[in-house]
Order: sequence, then structure tokens, then C-alpha cells
Amino acid sequence: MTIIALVDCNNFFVSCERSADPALEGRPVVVLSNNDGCIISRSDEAKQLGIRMGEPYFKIREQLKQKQVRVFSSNFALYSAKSVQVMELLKQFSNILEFYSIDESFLNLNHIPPRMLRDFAMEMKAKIKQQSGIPVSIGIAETKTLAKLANAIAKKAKRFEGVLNLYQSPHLDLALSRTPVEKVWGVGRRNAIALRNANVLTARDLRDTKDSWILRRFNVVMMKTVMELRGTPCLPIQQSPPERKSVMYSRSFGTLIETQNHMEAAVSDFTARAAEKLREAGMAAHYLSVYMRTSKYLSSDARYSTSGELWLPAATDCTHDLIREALGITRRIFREGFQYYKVAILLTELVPASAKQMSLFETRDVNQLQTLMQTLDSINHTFGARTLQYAAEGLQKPWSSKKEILSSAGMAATTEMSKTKTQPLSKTVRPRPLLGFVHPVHG
DNA sequence: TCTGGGGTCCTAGGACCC
DNA sequence: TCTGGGGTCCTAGGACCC
Repeated sequence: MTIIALVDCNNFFVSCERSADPALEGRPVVVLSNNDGCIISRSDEAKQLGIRMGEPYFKIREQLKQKQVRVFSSNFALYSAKSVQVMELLKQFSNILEFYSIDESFLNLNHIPPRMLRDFAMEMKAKIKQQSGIPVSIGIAETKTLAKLANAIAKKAKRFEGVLNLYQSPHLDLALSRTPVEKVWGVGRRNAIALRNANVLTARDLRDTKDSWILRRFNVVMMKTVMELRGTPCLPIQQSPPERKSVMYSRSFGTLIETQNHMEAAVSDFTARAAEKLREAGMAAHYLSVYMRTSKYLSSDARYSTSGELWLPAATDCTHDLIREALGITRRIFREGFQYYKVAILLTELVPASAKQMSLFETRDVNQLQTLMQTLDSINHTFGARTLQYAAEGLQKPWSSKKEILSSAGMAATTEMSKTKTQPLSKTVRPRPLLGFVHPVHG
């Protein structure tokens, strides 16, 4: 048998803000998505006020002000650092664990006697709170899907004090029968409708369906979910993350883009960010796509989206190669007369950087390029993102995402933003890649 | 004025082959 | 006579996750 715990940080982004400023404790707090678009994390107090997940910020801005809700732009530098801190603490409790997402980890607890599980989890929870300031909930069961389910109940029902152990529990049936089918991990909105129409209403109903019906009506993914509800593990703990298959960098703009000049600068900027992620993953890409679109919410004649792709003759992780090709694509696909809202850079067909092959026509010194990229990354890592950047990325970046209400902890993490002088971007200046680096802080 | 940003996996259907 | 049958590969789109 396997014993699996799911440790989930409560209201994670809000809890991070609170750990940086304890005065936020007990008050309603929310955190916004990128570009201050919508609500992505809420404290319990905010939930009680009826503030919904994913709600557009502009729609409830006044309401939040009236109710004295503290609002923060998202600050992923802070959240990542907190996440690492919690992960390090978790390693003290099991050496078989999976960091599933920024705020959730699965732990194998086979080394704990079943009757000790609850005490063990309570201790884990207390230690994490004490050392990192982050409150967590813990669910324990035979499979990941059941641990998820236990966790959701632990989080909601106060009497469990944040820990629910359903491992070999006589209460499992009751827990399953009180969990609506759409709350089961792996059952999304669409499948929930199909299940409800077939009168499968709860996790228990789903567990008790026939295999043949599931396979006929759904697929092997749903079958695994059903097996997991029955206590048969189908989703193993993945101790090392599977190799990346793609890297994407995508953002909506703070100010809409209308000119090709600005678009080329934004594409250069985004491509540089994607290339950084690529190198961080230790990969090189064979395939590059550039995608741009207007807002989805415009009338159909003002709406436009387009994309262009390119096979690279040799896989690369080199920022200036990728920028050059991305600009080539951009010049091919850009159309005047639209207000662009978002751009995405997608890198696929990844190979390990160590295995990349040189193009037959490569005339540059490849080792020198590699050293250059390493130096670039290490300087930006030490002195802050975008300390060094390509001229093509532009200095002013009027399209940058809005982040109007960063906490003071947030400002500390992104000092280079506040130091950058703002000047109007001259329309006559055409971005020129491959010219070298600029230094925006003193530039 | 204003609506997140990533990822993965599966299936269906077409093209092509023997 | 009659309208095989299986296999692979690719792509677009759907569905799900946090």
C-alpha cells in the first residue's frame, strides 16, 4: 500500500504577502493577475465578502475600496522564493516527494505508521507555519486523487484543523458521497456536465461506475481518475520533473500596441524572456512561433489574431539568434490597423542544450556565444532581471504589464523597474538587434 | 480605460503506405 | 465477384491542471 499526503498552501499568494507584512493578518486581502487584470488569490475574509476567483479587477474596484480590501499586484519573485522555502521544509518530512505546483506538494509517507499519520501531519503543518509563515492544509490517502479530495475537505471544514487523514478510513465513503463530482481532481467543467447528465453526481457515484462505460463515454484519463478513487494508484509521485517539451512567454500589454516599431520591440523583449526560460531548463529549441492578437472582447471587425512559425536549421538557446528569427516572423505577419493586446512566443521541439548540433553553416565561435549567454544570465540573476538586455528590446517598454499596487516587499524584488527613467519612445528609432547590449539603469 | 499565464495529454480525422 | 484492413504520422482542437 502507498500513503500519500498532499500539502497545499492556503490562499498562497495572499499568505506570501502576509508573511512579508503581518499587519495584513485578519484583514481581507486579494492579489491580482498579471497586468492587474483579475483576482487570482483571496484571503478567507475576502472570500466571505463574496469576492469571486477570476473576477475582473476593473469591475469590482470600487466595491473593494468600499470594503477596505487590501489589493496587491502579483509579485512572482516573492512567491517563488516562499515556495522554495516551503519545499525545503517539506524535505525534512519525507525524501520521496513531488513539487506539483508553486503551492502544492505530494509526499510519500510510507515510513509513518498509519496510526501516527494525523499527529505527524499536524506537526508538519505547525513547523511550516512557524518557519515560513505560510499556513497549509494536508490531506492523506491511498492515492493522489484521494489525497486531493481529503485536502479540500481539510481546508473547508474547520473542525479538522487543516488535516484530514482518509487512509484506510471508515469515513472515506461519506467523504466521497459529500464531494460533488465536479470537485474531483481531473474532472473539469465539460466532463462534469456529461457525468451529471448520466446521473453521476458525486465522487462516490463516479467511483462506482462501470469501467466499460467510462472507457466508451470518456477516455483513459478519466479511467485513471476512477481507479484512483477506488484506491488504486495510477498517478505515481514524480520526484524529478519530466523534461520540458515547450517554453512559452506570453503577456498582455499595459498599453495597446499599434505600430510595427513597438511590436518589434515587444517581440524582442518577450523572445529574450523566453530564451532565458529555455536556458534555465537546459534546453535548446528547434521550432519558434510568434503569436499576436487584439483583445477578445472587441467587435469582430476590430478583432484579429495571427501567428507565424519557423523551423530553425539548428536548435539554439541563443537570445540574439532567436530575436533575429522572431523579428523575421513578425515582419512577415504583422498587419497595420489593429490594436494589439497580447503577444506570445512559443519554443518547441526542444533538445537538451548539451546535445544541440551546430548548423553546417555556422561560422561564429560557438563556445564564445555560449559564454556570452552564461554571462548575460549570471549578471541578470545577480543584479536583477534586465540589468543587461538587447537594444532591440527597447528601453521604455510602454507596453509593459501594469503593476500599480506592488507591496513594499514587491518593490524590493523589482528595483530595476523603479530606477528606469521614462522617456517617450521616438517613432523614428527602429529597434536594431545584434548591435550589443545596453544598460537601461543608467541609460 | 479595464477581462491571467502558463503547461500537458488525448482524440479525431486526414494523408499515406503496404 | 467487390468497395480490405491495418498501421503510422501529423495536426487541430478539446479538455484538464494550477
